[in-house]
Amino acid sequence: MPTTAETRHDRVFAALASPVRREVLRMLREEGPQPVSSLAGRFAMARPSFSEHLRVLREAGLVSERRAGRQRLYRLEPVPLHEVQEWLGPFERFWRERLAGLRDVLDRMEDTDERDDIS
Amino acid sequence: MPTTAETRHDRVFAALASPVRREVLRMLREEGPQPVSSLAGRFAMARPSFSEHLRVLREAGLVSERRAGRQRLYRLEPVPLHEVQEWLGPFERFWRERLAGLRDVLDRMEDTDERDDIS
DNA sequence: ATGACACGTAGGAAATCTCCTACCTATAGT
DNA sequence: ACTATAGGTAGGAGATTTCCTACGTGTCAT
Repeated sequence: MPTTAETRHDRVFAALASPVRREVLRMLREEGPQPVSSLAGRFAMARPSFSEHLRVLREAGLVSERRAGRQRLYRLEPVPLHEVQEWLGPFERFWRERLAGLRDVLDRMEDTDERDDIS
Repeated sequence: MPTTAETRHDRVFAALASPVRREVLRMLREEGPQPVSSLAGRFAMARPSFSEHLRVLREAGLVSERRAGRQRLYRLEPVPLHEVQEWLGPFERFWRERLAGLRDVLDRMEDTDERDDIS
């Protein structure tokens, strides 16, 4: 059973659907590769639970692990998030139109308010 | 209990972690607002199961529903996907560097290959 | 009013997720 | 070799997800 793009998207989006895992990604982005203990420190959770979150991120390809002595350095991997952005691409034109439309409506409402204020 | 941005991201990403629901979003983007039967036709699934998927999309704010006679027109809503793109923003610079780095490595490998071919 | 249609809710089974405690493995320092 | 440290796996409880069948609600047509 090959890993289809569909399945990879499933895994990536599911991995992103947890504040803990999103925070891990943010830390790796802002502070660079880190060992598990450094990442885990921020979360009030037993270690094995945190290990499980790392496993989900690993299996989604969002992070990779490099062994260094008895530590394991986790590093952010760019490809899956880039694929998310590409998935988002076709929706961008759509929401530009809709949000522009909304902005027009709000602009007209402001105009009306101003006229109300003046009159 | 207010709905934090964190919680909204949870719901949106969880909603996107299903091929059925992503396909619904694609249909609404490409074919515009549609009644449930039109959307459900493509899926080999009992109606109530499909209704459940629509509920998940609704509660994530990804779609909205408008009643029209005995049909309900579902429409794609732009805001949550736009928020996903904004969430992705800070990662973009990061992966540009990493992917550029990878491209450099590949370029150097190709150069080496060429030299090998020539020599 | 009555039947048909569009769509939803109720409730339940099986799978999956997220947390836990207990235990295992590998490396580093003495 | 022995102990401590870093981080994982095993297994289980409770909540959630995803599907189902059965049934309810509102709207249209006759």
